[in-house]
Amino acid sequence: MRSPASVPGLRSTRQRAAVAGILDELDAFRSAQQIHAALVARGEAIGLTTVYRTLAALAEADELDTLLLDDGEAVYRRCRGLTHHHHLVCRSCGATVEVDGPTVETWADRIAADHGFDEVSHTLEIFGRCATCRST
Amino acid sequence: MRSPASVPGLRSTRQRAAVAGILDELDAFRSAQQIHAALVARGEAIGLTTVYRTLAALAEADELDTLLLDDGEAVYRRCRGLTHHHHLVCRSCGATVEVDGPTVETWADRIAADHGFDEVSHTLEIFGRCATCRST
DNA sequence: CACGGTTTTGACAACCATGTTCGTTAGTGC
DNA sequence: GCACTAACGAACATGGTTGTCAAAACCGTG
Ligand SMILES: [Zn+2]
Ligand SMILES: [Zn+2]
Ligand SMILES: [Zn+2]
Ligand SMILES: [Zn+2]
Repeated sequence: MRSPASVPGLRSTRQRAAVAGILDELDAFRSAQQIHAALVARGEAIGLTTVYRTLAALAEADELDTLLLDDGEAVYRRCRGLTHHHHLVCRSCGATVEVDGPTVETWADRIAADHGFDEVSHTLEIFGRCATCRST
Repeated sequence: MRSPASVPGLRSTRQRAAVAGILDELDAFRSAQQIHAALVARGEAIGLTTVYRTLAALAEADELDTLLLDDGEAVYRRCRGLTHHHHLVCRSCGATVEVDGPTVETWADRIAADHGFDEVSHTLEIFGRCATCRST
């Protein structure tokens, strides 16, 4: 469990602590709406707008990993790994495993260089159905 | 240049021919709105809804590759390669190179299997700035 | 504590890509 | 041609996300 996110330039408020707190308890990628609903269900008084803003700020500060689902919905997760990595995500429950693919990194950069591209980045995510969801 | 897409079960209309036609001329990924605007500018009478429907149908029939941008917008391209492949895409002009990464494919499947996941799929795209855009 | 300036909040409305409706248009097979 | 039916498209609905802005909370400072 990582210490609560304290992004420089941002005050520490009850709402931001609540969002950071629930993110630390979650292992799966969750959408802003899901996080908001979970907080409200827990009795927290917090607006949806604030959740969106807080998530955006945390993602901006690299405290969160963001994933864009096929339907265009953004989901967030506080990853344990601090360096660049990728994800193996369960399509039905969102459970996530952080994975490393060292060879992919160099491969992608070389492909890009070979074709005269610079300022290279890449996205790589693996989706599937986890063992738990399969046996249900 | 591939022959015009004739998906079984779909009638051949002027509008679908127009969409298929412009896709054959384009090398870059383009959004539904961009394609619609281009057709209108060219003098074609076609509704935005029809463009959306046609693109969805073509993508469904694997005639098109779909890419989801960071901002949630979907872009389409008729790829020459018929088998599974990935893309090196210019962020500013959309110019695209189709790339193969055989080792990535097996790596992704093995990672998933190692963690007990099945029904595995993956997304992998490389983004950068092409030589043309850099020298501008 | 009272005060003033700044940040944060949140109800609400605006956005924007996409989906749906439904009356009209136009392929297709005969 | 004709009838049948898929396809069109303008208008409308949707849903996630972002912008607005007045009110509330925060933070020194006197
Ligand atoms: Zn699962
Ligand atoms: Zn990587
Ligand atoms: Zn370019
Ligand atoms: Zn692949």
